[in-house]
Amino acid sequence: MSDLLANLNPEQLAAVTLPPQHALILAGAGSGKTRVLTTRIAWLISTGQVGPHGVLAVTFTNKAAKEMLARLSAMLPINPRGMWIGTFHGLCNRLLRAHHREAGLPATFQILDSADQLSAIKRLLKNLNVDDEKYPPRELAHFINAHKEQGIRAAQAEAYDDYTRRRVELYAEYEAQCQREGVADFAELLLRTYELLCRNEPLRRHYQARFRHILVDEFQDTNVLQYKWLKLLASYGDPVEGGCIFAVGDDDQSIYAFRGAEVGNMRDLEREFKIANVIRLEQNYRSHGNILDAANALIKNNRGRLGKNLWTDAGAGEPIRVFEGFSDIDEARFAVDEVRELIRDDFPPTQIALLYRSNAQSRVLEHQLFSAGVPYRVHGGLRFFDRQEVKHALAYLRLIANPDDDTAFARVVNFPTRGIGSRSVEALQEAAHRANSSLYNAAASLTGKAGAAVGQFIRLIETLRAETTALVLPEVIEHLIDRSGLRAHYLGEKEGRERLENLDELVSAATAFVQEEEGTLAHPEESDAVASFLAHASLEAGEHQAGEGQEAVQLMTVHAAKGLEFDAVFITGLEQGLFPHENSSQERDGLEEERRLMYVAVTRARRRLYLTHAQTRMLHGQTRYCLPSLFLEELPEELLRRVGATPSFAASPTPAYAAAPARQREESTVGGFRIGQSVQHAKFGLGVIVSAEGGADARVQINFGVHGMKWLALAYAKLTPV
DNA sequence: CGTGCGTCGATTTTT
DNA sequence: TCGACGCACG
Repeated sequence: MSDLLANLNPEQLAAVTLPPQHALILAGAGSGKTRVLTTRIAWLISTGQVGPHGVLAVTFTNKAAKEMLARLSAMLPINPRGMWIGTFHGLCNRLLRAHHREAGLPATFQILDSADQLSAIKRLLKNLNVDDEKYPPRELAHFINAHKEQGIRAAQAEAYDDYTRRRVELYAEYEAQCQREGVADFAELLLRTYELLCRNEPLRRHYQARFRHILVDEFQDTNVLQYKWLKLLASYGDPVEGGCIFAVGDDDQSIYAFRGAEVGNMRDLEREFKIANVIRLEQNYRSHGNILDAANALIKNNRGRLGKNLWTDAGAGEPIRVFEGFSDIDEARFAVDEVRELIRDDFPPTQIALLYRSNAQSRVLEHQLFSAGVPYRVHGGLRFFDRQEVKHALAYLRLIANPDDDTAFARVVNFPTRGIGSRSVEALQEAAHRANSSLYNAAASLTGKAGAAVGQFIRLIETLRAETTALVLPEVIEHLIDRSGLRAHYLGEKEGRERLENLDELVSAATAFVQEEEGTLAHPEESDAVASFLAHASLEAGEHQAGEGQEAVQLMTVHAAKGLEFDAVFITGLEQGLFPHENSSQERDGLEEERRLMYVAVTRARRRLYLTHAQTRMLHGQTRYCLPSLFLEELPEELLRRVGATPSFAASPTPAYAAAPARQREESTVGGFRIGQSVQHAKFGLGVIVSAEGGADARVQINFGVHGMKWLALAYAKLTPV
């Protein structure tokens, strides 16, 4: 046990060895957060304060849960499987499988991922003859999810206008449809579990008594419902004594408000659970001093922080390099030149990251990397279980397990094509709607040619079910792929080879899954291999790309970089309107969230940090003239070193401008102003003309940086050329 | 039923 | 500019 606590700094040690009480740990970037979390669990168990049985550890991603489990296995001699460690959704799934009857769900309920949910909503709107122009399915999905994430059912939803009243009705219809089909979307997993525990006192008491220690990772990312869920399990406001909450988080790294995260939960936790001393982990083991100084200086501009200052004993290190390019291409070229230099200097390519605010920015970078022959890997994009061929195969599996799963039915009823067109499907949907039954059950009532074709499909499914009852999961999937016609279909497709490989990969994934399950036979409630594999597929979307590019430079959004670290980091596109993004100015505390995002980006770097921006950028097919990001100005100049040439538009027409086609130059001169020119405005200050319209009421669009983008009429606006 | 063209729109994303 | 999606045609 002394090993366990060795090499912990005083704050880490204090956090790990806290007596049983509610705790909030403010863990800065690179401060050993995961180590504290796992060591805390190991310490609690090895000192006999709690058995593995009494531990509940919650994370947001499967990756984080796996990492925790792996570290615990290394620390403890016991099998950490006895503990409940997982994502909110994974743990809720586990609870709902175990108590599906009490929760009002079929034993084999399916989980709808976002795409499934969207198609379920589209189907619903069609059935109810709702105009999907007026009620866009995406918007409706967001409306429903946002309510569920606040813990609000359709029956409790408030509506003060007709439009919202209708959306609440549709929310109720959606709930009914899901119930009928025996499916649950992501938010439903949480809400259903929450309601189950609220309603069912014996069950609630059971779990409250069981989980003596509830540990939460990335607490700043919790939404309203997740916090309610935690409070319920910890017996907040209950007369009974509940377990202790040990929440670890960093308000400065809260970057998911757009998907419902409530940073305010941290303060609420502190207040409601009467946490007297919040422990701060401020010693950083990742970055050199200059990088941390820059991060600290930046984040100081945010208000209402819990407060924290990162420090290191690693020394100041190199200055932060700042580069200004003429154009996005110029910027990318610089970054790639530097990347090659770094690789020559023995930086491993995987330790070099190119970060950007939005995915569209990766194109220029990729182009330059490709031209230079530098291997790279782009994070994000399609994940394994999101691939259409995989979803098709799983839809067959779902239909066999649960014929009422209309989402799965609609997906494969005519894939591969078997003569069941949209007209037949519509007829079937209508019949099902009339009979208030599933598509599968309504199939028998269809007559004529359509009826015959659909009947044949039903028989195919019945046959598949009969043929696979005696098989183990991987064999079942293999069989389905062959006999459903999927394999034949992709064999005949020119782009089909990769898809076939993915189908084979799916069989392998099932094999691995079954083996894994066998090691953990402790869960009889998960003994249905098909159901648990399907849940696994929905809850864990899998890797973006399989093991590709071992020696590749890493490209990703700043969001995707959270939690990662690299020797060298490039933060690109540091321009007003891009980073901070212009849309953020419309959002409540939008700029502060952008600043936290920048803070996350900066703190990814260990040794070297580049901040780059461009004067012009191709955006939506148009050249945009950009001002440097406000965030660059917020960094102390003494930490920075400007590298490369820094030309200015104000001085003279820049090469980028001069290189623009003559037509564009002519068009862009309006009332003595031209695009790219810097101007001064009495109220908005310094700006750059981004575009212009001539004619009688000539006006120009000006990027005023912090003050945003404005269209100003030349007849009225007082603009001074700079 | 599949293909081709035109329109529209365009942060960030995990489960 | 690029892509995704919806509708018209063969």
